[in-house]
Amino acid sequence: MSEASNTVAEILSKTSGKRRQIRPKAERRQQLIDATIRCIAQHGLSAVTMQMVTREAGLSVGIANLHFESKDNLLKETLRFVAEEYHGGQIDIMEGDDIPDLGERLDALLDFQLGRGVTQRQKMSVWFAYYGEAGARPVYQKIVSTVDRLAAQKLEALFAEIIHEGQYRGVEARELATGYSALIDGLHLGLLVTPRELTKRRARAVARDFLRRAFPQHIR
Amino acid sequence: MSEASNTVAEILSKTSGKRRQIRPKAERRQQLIDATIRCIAQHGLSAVTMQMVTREAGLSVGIANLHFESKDNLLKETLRFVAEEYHGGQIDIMEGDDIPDLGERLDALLDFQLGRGVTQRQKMSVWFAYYGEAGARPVYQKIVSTVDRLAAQKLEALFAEIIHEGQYRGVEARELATGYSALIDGLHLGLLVTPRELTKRRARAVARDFLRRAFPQHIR
DNA sequence: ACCCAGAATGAATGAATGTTCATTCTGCAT
DNA sequence: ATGCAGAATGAACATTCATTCATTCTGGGT
Repeated sequence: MSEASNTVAEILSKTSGKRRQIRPKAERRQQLIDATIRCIAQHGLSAVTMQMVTREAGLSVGIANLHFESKDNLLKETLRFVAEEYHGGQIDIMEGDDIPDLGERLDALLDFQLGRGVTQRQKMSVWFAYYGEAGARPVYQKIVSTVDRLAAQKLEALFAEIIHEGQYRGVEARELATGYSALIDGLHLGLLVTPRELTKRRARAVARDFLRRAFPQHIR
Repeated sequence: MSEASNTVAEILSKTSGKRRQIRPKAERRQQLIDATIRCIAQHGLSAVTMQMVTREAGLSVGIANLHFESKDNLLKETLRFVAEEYHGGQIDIMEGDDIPDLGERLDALLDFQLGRGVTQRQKMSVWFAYYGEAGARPVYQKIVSTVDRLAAQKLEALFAEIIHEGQYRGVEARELATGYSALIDGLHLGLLVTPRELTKRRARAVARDFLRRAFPQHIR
C-alpha cells in the first residue's frame, strides 16, 4: 500500500516542486494583484486573462474567483491599489515635516515621481492601461479622480506655501499645480511610449526646468 | 412568379430600409476606421469587437476582413490614421507661413491642440487607449514614435526661432519643446479622466501660462 | 439587354476565455 | 491522533468572438 499512499500533493511536489499551501485571504489577494500588475505591464490590459494571472501568481484558476468575485473586480482592485500607492507616496512626501526646506521637499517629490527602476515602469504601464479605458468606464474614472483630487489639493497647498515664502508675484498656486501635474503625467507617457527619445534623465531635467522657472529662489 | 421575384436586397430594403451598395475599397476602409474610432471612444479598446465595429459602420461582419486582413490590422490602421491626423494638423500650423507672427502661430497651435468639440474627445480616447497598450506592443510604439518625432522636431524649430527673435536667455528650445509636448499630453489626460476638475478653458489657461513664462514677449 | 469582376453578405466554425463547483487538501483546535 | 472549516484545485461548461467562405448581389462595360 506504500505506493498507493502517494497523495496528489506528494506527486506534485515531486514533479513541479510545488506544494499546495493555505494562506490568509489578504495575502492571496495581494499576491494576485501583484501578478496582475506584472501581466498588464508585459502583455497589455486587453490581453490579460485569468489563466495568465493565476499562472503568474503560481496559483490555480479557481482561486481568483474565490478571493475576487470576478475578473472585472480583480482589475478594479488592481487599479485601486496602484492609484493609492502612487498618490499615497506623493502625499507622504508633501505633508511630511521631516523635510523642512520647501525646495528640498519639491526635489524629493520629483525624485519620487520620476525616479525608481523597473518596478516604476511596470506601474506606469498599468496606470496608462487604465487611463486608456477610463473614457468608457466611469468606475475607473471614479477610482482615479478620488485619489487624484486629494493629491492635487496637497500639491496646491505646497505651492501656495512656496509662493508665500518666496513672495513670488503673478503666479497662481492652483494653475501651477495643474500644470505641474499634467507635465509629470505627460513625461510618464513619453517615458512609456518613446523611451528612445525621452530618457529618465531628460525627463527629470525638463520637470526641474518647469519648477525653476516658477520658483527660481527655491530650485537652483 | 411575381412574388418569387423578390430578391434578398428588395426584402432588406423593405424591412430595414437598407440596400446593398458597392463602393470603392478606399471609401470602405475609411468608413470602417471611423466606426472603429467611435467604438473605441464609447466602449474602450478592450471591449471593441468586429461585430460592433461593422454594425456601427452599417456593414456586414465579413467586410472588415475583406478590406483589412484582420482585426489586429484594422486597429493598427486606425491608430495610424489618428496619429497622422493629429500630428499632421500640428505640423501644418507650425510650418505654415500663412501666419507670419510667431506668437500668433503659437496661439493657433494651442487652439488646435486643446480646441475642438466632441470629435476631439473621441480622438483623445483613441489616442490614450493605444498609449495604454503601447508598453506591451512595439508596433504601436513604432507608429506613434515615427510621427511623433517629426512633430517634435518642428516644434523645436519653432521654439528656436522664437528664442532667437526674442533673444531669450537661459532657455533651450529642445528642453522647452519636450516640456510643452508633455504638458499638452498631460492636459489631454486630465480632460479625459477628470473632466469635472479640469475644464477645457482651464487647460488652455494652464498651457498659455507655460508659454507666457517661457516667451513673455510673444505671449501676453 | 446581358455579362461578370469583384464587392458584400452572414451563417457556420473553431478557438479562447470567464466562471462554476465537486472534490481534494491543509493546518489548527481539540 | 483526529476532525473539520475553509482554502485551493482544475476539469467541465457556456459564452463570446475572430475568421472563413459559399453564396448573392451590383453596376459598369460591351
